[in-house]
Amino acid sequence: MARRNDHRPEELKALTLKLVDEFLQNEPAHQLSLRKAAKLVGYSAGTLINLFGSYSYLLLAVNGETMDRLADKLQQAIEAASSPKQKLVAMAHAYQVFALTHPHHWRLVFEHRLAEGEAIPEWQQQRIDRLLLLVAGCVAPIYPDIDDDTLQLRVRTIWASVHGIVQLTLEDKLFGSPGVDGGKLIDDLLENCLPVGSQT
Amino acid sequence: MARRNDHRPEELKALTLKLVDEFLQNEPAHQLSLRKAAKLVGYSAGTLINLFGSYSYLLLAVNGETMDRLADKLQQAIEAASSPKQKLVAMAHAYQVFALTHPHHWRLVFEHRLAEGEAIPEWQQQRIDRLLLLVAGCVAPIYPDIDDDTLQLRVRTIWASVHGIVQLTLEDKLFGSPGVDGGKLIDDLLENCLPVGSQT
DNA sequence: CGAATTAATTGAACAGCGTTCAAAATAAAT
DNA sequence: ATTTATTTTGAACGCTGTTCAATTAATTCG
Repeated sequence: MARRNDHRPEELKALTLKLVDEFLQNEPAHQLSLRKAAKLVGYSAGTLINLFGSYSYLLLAVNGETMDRLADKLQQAIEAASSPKQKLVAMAHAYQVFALTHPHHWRLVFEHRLAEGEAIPEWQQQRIDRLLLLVAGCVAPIYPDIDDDTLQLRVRTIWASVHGIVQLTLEDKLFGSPGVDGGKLIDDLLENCLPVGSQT
Repeated sequence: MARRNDHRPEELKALTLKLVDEFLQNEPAHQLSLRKAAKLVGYSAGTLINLFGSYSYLLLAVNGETMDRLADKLQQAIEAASSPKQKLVAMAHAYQVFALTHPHHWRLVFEHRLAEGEAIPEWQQQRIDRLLLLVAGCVAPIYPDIDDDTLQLRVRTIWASVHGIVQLTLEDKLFGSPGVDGGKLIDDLLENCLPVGSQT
């Protein structure tokens, strides 16, 4: 059952994702290419296309791994904190730490777009939903009395705000003074945005 | 003084930017290329490189125009509103309308990055500062008593939050249900994030 | 005006890109 | 061992941004 380099298809897929992940730890995604990825794993470009469908889908798979690791980090942050508000703050900070620690991974998640014809796989949407569920789990106890629609709105408001802070901090494009501490922005947001400030 | 197509260098530059702008009204930036832009304007690829320095700098010039138009829109929104808080809300909504109306322009501004060696021209930083100044002008009267450092922090917190809402709304990547009304998110943010709620 | 000079423009060439596909190589089944 | 099925490759295609010598056009000067 052994193939050319002792790699069954699923192993080869996992190996590729692992090597690409390592690549992104050092270099931005736009410096990667299908051919470079192929060279990394020791196969030809066509093999990777057969495996993933296209270079675009390969990147999508990388993003899937990234989101899994991100969600794990967020979950850890949640579990380490005690009160709902502390959980939310910890989660936001973990989100930012992740973006700053893995900027190339993080940017790829938000900049990569599928072509017109390509459909979004269901597993990708499931990962997005998992993230929103984590946020909702923190936000809901803070607003025990609001209805579900308002809660969903509030969840998205809060998380999109955190996301914006993280992004603009990472790029420091929109900030004249470089090196702005995004942690302060997050604290400022969460301290003043949440009407319920009883639990610190 | 007339050149090949009656275009002096500055005219040709302006014409190129105009045609690229029109292109982005219909198609995303990643479908543009230096050669396509050259064909649009009726010159060769090399001419555009001589004009702008590189394709990357051409895109940067396009982003400059975009930010000028964006700042104009925001300024109009500010002037149309009366109270400081109304100005801020109007500005945020104008920001979102702009992003939804010119998604390809908007994305290009935030996704385009210069290569390692390329330096950010000063005029680009000036445009960024202009945007932040507009926000600061709205936010400052809302918090008349805070010191300048805290104000600068608050300005960035607010605007980064608005930016995040606009981005995630535009991508609707992070929102399970597509077509989420970003306007509601903005209102939710600004109504609950601003401690001073006297002026509606 | 005509010749010399300067500036603008081009088109071919280069290395790289994602993708396709017939051919070659390998593994599995008969 | 031979056939069948699968995996892998490498050349080819049309595209990309960029460089640069050759060409064309505009300006300057005699």
